[in-house]
Amino acid sequence: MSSETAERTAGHHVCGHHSGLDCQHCQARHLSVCNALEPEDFDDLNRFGRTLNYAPKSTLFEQDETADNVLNLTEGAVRLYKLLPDGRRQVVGFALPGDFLGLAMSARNVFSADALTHVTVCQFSRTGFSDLLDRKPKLLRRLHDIASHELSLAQDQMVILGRRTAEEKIAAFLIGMRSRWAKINGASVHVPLPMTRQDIGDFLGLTVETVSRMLTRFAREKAIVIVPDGVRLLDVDRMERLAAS
Amino acid sequence: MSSETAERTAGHHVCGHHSGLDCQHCQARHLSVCNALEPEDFDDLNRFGRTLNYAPKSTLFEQDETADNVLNLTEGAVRLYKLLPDGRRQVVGFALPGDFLGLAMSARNVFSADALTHVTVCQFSRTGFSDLLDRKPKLLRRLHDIASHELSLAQDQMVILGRRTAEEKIAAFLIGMRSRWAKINGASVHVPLPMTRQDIGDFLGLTVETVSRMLTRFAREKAIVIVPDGVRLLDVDRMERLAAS
DNA sequence: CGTCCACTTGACAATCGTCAATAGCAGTGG
DNA sequence: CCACTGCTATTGACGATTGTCAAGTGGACG
Repeated sequence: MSSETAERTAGHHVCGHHSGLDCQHCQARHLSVCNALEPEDFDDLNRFGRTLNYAPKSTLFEQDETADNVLNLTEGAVRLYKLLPDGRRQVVGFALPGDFLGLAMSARNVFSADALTHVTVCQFSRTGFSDLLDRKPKLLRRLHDIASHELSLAQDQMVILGRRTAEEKIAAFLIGMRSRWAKINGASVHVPLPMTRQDIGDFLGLTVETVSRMLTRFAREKAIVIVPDGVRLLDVDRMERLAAS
Repeated sequence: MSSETAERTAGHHVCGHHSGLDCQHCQARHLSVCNALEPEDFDDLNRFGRTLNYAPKSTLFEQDETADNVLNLTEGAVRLYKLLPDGRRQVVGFALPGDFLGLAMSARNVFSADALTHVTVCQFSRTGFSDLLDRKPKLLRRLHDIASHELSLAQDQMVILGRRTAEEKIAAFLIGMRSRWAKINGASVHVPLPMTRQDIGDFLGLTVETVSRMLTRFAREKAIVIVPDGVRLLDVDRMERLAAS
């Protein structure tokens, strides 16, 4: 592991980095865009990207800032959110290892992102990456498939936000997080929740209080157990029925 | 105009078609994916796609059906929606001329689509189109940019669904439709609304009644005028303030 | 002219939000 | 070591926005 580990908790920038990557040994490779590349192409990426570390609560980038870089998350969890002028907040997603940040490829960030845990990313200049896409159609194709899939997930989230009750929203959220962690760590009834109740509420269009109430209700009814930094699913069937698309 | 106009209102299939397109004279070309192609590439498309017409209320395709085709809308308006097992419905979008249907490129449709007005589309086989993408990186790049933009819009819709009041939702919807029509017909205070109040409600996570009440309230307060098949915006400023970011 | 829908409007209900108090927990520094 | 601070989570009482139910209007079309 050749990346430095020094970090800053304040500010919103670099927290230890070195030039160059080590894609061959990347834990998150099979989950990432990079998977589209041939071994020989990795040299390109290795030279042109860099590894960065972020401390919990630090900012990766902010909405409306000029978007100089795109990122690929290799470790940790990130909260992606939009703010309304009056301070209301909508979390549009949580990024986990393997997730690509910067799909919009727009000149300015369309949302803010900050670290929920310690986070490691591969960073590439946006314009450089865009050029790379034009040279490597396979990479572009992979990125497009990822974007299409994200779009589909966003539409699922619309259903959750627009047409589901608080109870169903929480169930759908837990089932969703479970299946995302399954791709990373393998299936388990233990669902890590690195985000706060407030974050969950802002993701589901609920208040903290409602999130808390629903979770304690599920716990009281023995559908889940609340554990430090997550939940354990006892009645997966019930949760899946509530979440049922 | 060489496409036939015979239509069926029932069923969910073809309603008059002929093989081959006429991309050069397509009204919606500058709005569409196809814009990425060189003149000589159009021959490919012309041979390989076909024009279809659909009557109002007819079905273009249904959720979970095998997705044999992708479509590019050239005329009319289409409602895209997902159904929950118990009949609740979430409209995930309204397609207008220039819009591409089938971004997900998945084997099965992720939502249903039906015509709100008379509709004309260019149809391509999904696998054929997918192959074409691999042969024409420029087309792929354009499609990716469209998908990325759609993703960004979907995230905006999440904010509307999760964190806005009924009043703000309606305002945001009207302003949004206005700017979409502007790209097609040029800017105007007249906003055509080919969908029902129920559709608007299912798009915004509201009931018909709430939609109706908000629209009549805006009308009573002289912010809009309700006209057949749409509204006319009187107080654009107020609407934009309510819809703000 | 009558039927069918979409739309509107009103009365009432309920889910979920607001406000407030308290508990729990981690980190900090005397 | 422990009090102090600040943040997150929980819980309760109350309120309001929005949904539900019901009735009625009006326009389109056969």
